[in-house]
Amino acid sequence: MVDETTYQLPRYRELYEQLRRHIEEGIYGPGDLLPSENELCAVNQVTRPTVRRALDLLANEGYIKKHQGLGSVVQNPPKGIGILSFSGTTSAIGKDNLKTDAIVKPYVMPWPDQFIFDLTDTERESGCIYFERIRYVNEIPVFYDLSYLPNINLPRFTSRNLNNASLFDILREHYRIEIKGGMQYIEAIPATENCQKHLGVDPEKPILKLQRKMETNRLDFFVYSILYCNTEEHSLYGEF
Amino acid sequence: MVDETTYQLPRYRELYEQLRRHIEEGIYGPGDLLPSENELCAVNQVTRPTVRRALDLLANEGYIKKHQGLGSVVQNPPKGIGILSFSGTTSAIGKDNLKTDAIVKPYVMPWPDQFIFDLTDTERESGCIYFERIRYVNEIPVFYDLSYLPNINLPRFTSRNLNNASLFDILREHYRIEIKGGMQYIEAIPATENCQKHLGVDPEKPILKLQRKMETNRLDFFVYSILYCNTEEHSLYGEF
DNA sequence: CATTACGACTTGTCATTACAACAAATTTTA
DNA sequence: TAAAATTTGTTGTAATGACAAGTCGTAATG
Repeated sequence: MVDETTYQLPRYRELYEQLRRHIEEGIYGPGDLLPSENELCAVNQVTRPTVRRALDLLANEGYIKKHQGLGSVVQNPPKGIGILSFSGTTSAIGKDNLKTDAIVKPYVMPWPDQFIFDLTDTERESGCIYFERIRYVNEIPVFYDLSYLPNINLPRFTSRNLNNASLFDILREHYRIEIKGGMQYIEAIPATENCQKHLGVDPEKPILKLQRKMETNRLDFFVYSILYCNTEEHSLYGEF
Repeated sequence: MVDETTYQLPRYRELYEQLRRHIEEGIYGPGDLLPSENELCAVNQVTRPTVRRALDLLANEGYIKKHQGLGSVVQNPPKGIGILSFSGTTSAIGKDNLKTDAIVKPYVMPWPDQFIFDLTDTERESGCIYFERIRYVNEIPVFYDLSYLPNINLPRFTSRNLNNASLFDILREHYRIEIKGGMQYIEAIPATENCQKHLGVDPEKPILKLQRKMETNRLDFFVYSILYCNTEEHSLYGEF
């Protein structure tokens, strides 16, 4: 069986990707007005609802602000790491500055006791694939990431190389699993022993802890992760 | 001039509020399917685009999950405080459990040096209205909130009573200012002196710091706030 | 009995049209 | 000259119609 990664993206998604690229490449700079919705319709041969869906995506991620009667204004790129939006950590920082190190390779184990999220019987019975990664921003360890996947229909996953590869990309390309969204709990905690070791911080150093449950296009297939962030140099940002 | 607070909510917003009430009142319980989009169209005398906008709002706030081919499934209410979504802190917890204490009453002062957000010349020149509040959840102080409003066109604001009143409600009812969205930076820090005093925590206790810039329906009018959260008992949650 | 195929129903995408609400520039008016 | 009204262009809301894609139960099939 071939990978067959030629998904047909919806048109509003294509337009979104195109506009996002244009903004990131500086073709539209901060403060600029995007072409009006009607212009975008004419240029791209689509109708306004399609254009508006694309613009809504851009607005939700903070690339633009829409103003009735005025237009869509391109925003300044934010200073922090946009890990709170649906796109993965990788795209939030830019691949150049991000290195990933799989310090614990994926292996199958039972789910932890007192797992914060509720598990279905199917998930509980099949156990989980577990691995740990550290993510470096500009050579400095910022994220310490524990991942939990249900051990269902993921052939050869435990032998894959996760270094410098986005987990989301692997799931999409090899297993046709797309992350659609999710929810997360956020709290501030003192650095645990592992945090001290892997993030190189002192005990009692405040650490941001994110516990996430992500949905996929497979019904009843969720990806879980616990993220410890050292926010001293890089704060996180999000839209709301 | 009279207050004239009779806004005409758009129909998708009305439908959203209605469905949200139904979910919160338990008319639709976790795991239940909402009526199909076509049914909602027929019952409420609107068309599918309108219904879908309402459902999208519910989905973005985690009340439902939509599944193609299946329907809209009502979700379990999350355990944390949903402060990361666009609805204000008040509605995120439920007014019964939330008490607000204005420990520093609003007064006019110049903007702080090194304010984290960029200010326009107009904002900078007119100074800011500043006040501090503590928010209690179940009688325990959880939020320590510093607010900054530009001192533009807000008559009598400094003499208003902010105790047990939502800032957003006051802005909407008396000044016709609606919060439309915003962005925030999140980091974990050791408890500052004021945090220790007002949140009743030890030094070096990890505290969640949120710095927020909120947009309104007034072009170029923003509301700023710095929120310190003790997440030991109540972690924050959000959708993404 | 197990498997497959089909149909009914659901949400997802997209084109089309119309009008309302708002911002900014222009023109008119005082 | 300055203020008010108008015009133009923009995004916001909404109705309508059509088809694609996914889920699930049921009937046909082997």
